[in-house]
Amino acid sequence: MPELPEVETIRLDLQKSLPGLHITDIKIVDQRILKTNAPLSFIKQIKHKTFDAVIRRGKMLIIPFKEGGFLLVHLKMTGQLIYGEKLTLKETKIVFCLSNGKYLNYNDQRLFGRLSFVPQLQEEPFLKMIGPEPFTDDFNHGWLSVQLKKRRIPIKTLLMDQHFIAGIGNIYASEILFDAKISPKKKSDRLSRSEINALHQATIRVLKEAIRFRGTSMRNYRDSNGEKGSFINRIKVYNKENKPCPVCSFEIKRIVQAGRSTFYCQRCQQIHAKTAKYI
DNA sequence: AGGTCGACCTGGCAGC
DNA sequence: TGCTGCCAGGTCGACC
Repeated sequence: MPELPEVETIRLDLQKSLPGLHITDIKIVDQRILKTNAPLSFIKQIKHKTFDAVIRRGKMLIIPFKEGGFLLVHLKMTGQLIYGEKLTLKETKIVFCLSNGKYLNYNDQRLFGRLSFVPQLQEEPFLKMIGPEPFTDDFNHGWLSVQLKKRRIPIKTLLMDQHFIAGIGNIYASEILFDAKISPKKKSDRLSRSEINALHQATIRVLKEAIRFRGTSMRNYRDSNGEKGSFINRIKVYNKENKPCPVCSFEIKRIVQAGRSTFYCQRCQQIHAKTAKYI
């Protein structure tokens, strides 16, 4: 569930706490969380190292060390990175003991998430393939027009493709398309100029608003303080099957695309809607 | 080559 | 009550 806004919320908080602290000890409760490193090697490589910053790329957190190398954290579905007092839960898989007496816990109910230490970032496959960040100049109307024309898959499926654009998952893909008044079923190469414009604006608007409200907590997402995000109260269509559309009161529909639930308003997001309303 | 789908996991919940 | 089986969704790799 953590998508760009949730990971960015965690990043902003950890950026205030972690830099300057060093790791005094590490406890690996479940080694399946380690992606490419053997447990002993992982511990040896990062013990006594000092956090330098907290960076985000798409849904991945990148934590460089002053002494060199990087801790990569991908929360996938149920991962949590909790900073604070010692609080070990059943879901706690890795514990970092810090030089100020506090702890950084990696929790993960479903064990989908992955941590790894890498000496450098250049060869990291995920970072090599990932598309542009939605808040950078690389993501602009011209680029979007060209890229959309290359693809024929439904726009909802494309929005979730990390090769295409970084950070959008199932929740925000539905919310962005609702905001842009575009049918999730519309093929990427069939979007009109005004729809591309609406999509560009909606992507930035929805993601920024979600960060402002500290993300969306459906089930498992928590920020680095263990708190839920409040954007759930501003969600318009996701997980709202059979509920009235907040704009037109028409029933919100759920369909499955590429094996994932999509939620949309059939009236506001008609395929042939000529005019998209943007604010 | 482009697109789709199952595997990886666990817990919550509906249905019987 | 308690069991079974489905569902949640990010990413990778297998398959069509």
